[in-house]
Amino acid sequence: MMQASATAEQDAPSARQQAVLDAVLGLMVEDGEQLTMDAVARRASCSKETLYKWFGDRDGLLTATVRWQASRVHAGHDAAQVLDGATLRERLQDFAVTWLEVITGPTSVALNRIAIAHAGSRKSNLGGIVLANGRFAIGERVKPVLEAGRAAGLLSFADSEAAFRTFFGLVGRDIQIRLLLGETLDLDGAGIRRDAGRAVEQFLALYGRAKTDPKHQA
Amino acid sequence: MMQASATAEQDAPSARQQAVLDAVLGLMVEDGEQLTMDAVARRASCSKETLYKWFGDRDGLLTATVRWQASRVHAGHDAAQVLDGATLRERLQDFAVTWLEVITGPTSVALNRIAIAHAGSRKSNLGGIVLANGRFAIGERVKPVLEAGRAAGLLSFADSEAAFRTFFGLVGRDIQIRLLLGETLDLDGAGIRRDAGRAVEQFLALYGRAKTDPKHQA
DNA sequence: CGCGTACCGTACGGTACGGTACGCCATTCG
DNA sequence: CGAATGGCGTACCGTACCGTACGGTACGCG
Repeated sequence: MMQASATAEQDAPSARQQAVLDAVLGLMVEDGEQLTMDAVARRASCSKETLYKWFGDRDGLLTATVRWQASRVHAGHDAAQVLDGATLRERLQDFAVTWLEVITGPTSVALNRIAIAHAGSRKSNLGGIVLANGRFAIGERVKPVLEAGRAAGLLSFADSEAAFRTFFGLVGRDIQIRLLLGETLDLDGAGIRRDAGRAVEQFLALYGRAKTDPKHQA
Repeated sequence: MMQASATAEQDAPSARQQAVLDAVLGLMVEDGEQLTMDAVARRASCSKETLYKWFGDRDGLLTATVRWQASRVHAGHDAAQVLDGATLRERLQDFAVTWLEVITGPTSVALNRIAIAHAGSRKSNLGGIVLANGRFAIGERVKPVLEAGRAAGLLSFADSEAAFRTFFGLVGRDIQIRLLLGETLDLDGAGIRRDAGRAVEQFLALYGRAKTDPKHQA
């Protein structure tokens, strides 16, 4: 026994379980309402009893879904410790584009809606999980880049956390809250790249030191 | 007949109705869950029948509540059309402080949670109302100031909407999403003023033209 | 073959909640 | 003073949905 719960600990869910979680994500995106256990079972072609055996209860299912989605977002190259101005700009641009793509994606919007709705009550902090895998995860990946930029004499700041938060604000602006509140603003890839480029230039204008060479720009 | 609905149109709610709406706000803040019609009736010491007579249905009650809260936020001086650097900075600082106070307030957090949760489904766009009275209302009040600053030669930008969105991002950064997702970060008045000041300085560094005189700063 | 296991489909119980109906009191007006 | 109106409290109905129970099927294993 004790084969239950992709909830209890982070035993990676089996393929079948992943299919169930994808069904949950699909339902979330299609219609945030009627995210009912019956609907999930129907969509995933499994029985409710199985859902309860695997995930414990509704919150367990939602938590597992959030974790599952989070696990597939984390991809991305890591530290190139020597930076020149061009690569710094490029790295920041990459982060900005990735972040904008994530938060404008329908899955992210649906998931954040669920997590925010549940953040009001106690129990099962989906909000904490989303924050840890979203805002804070990107922060932990960006800050080393900023610090490398500072070490290379390209950036100037005292607190990397504060610098990152400014970067975050310049990139996201009002986009996420507008999407969460139901506005349908469609950013295509080109628009995202343009937005990201503007944010990076503004960030470098604020924190850049001398030679950041604002040339290649779309 | 036809005496219903502070919902249908924006006939200002009566004093008693305002008390009911305040009860709704209180429940929202205390516990986002159990925002049930029974709870509202109990809290407001009125009968459910009265609630339905006045507001039609649950969505009507929520909509009226959102409007009610929005109506008490709109205060604030308007245009002083001649600007020097100091007053421009001061005006922007005021906007930033006001905005931060609003979004960090428990009422705003609770209200945005409700609106976001409902934005997933169709019908009754609380999200639209919140956006119109929040993000867009502040935008319509800031943009004239920016344009006046440009007319006075203090600022330089092509698109006032784009400039405002940058300002919005510099002020809000990650604060709203973190609060919505359940993090409890407490900003006191001093912290808000400091944050607002930093945002204003950054904005002026990006869009200011020559003589903006960054002197008085906390 | 017989048994256990895992799972699907579905039916069922319990409950919470939106919305309605009704009895009663208080105030107001003819 | 009698009638009407407005609103409070409460009982009630229907439904949606969480969680569970149960029958049926496929598969592996002794």
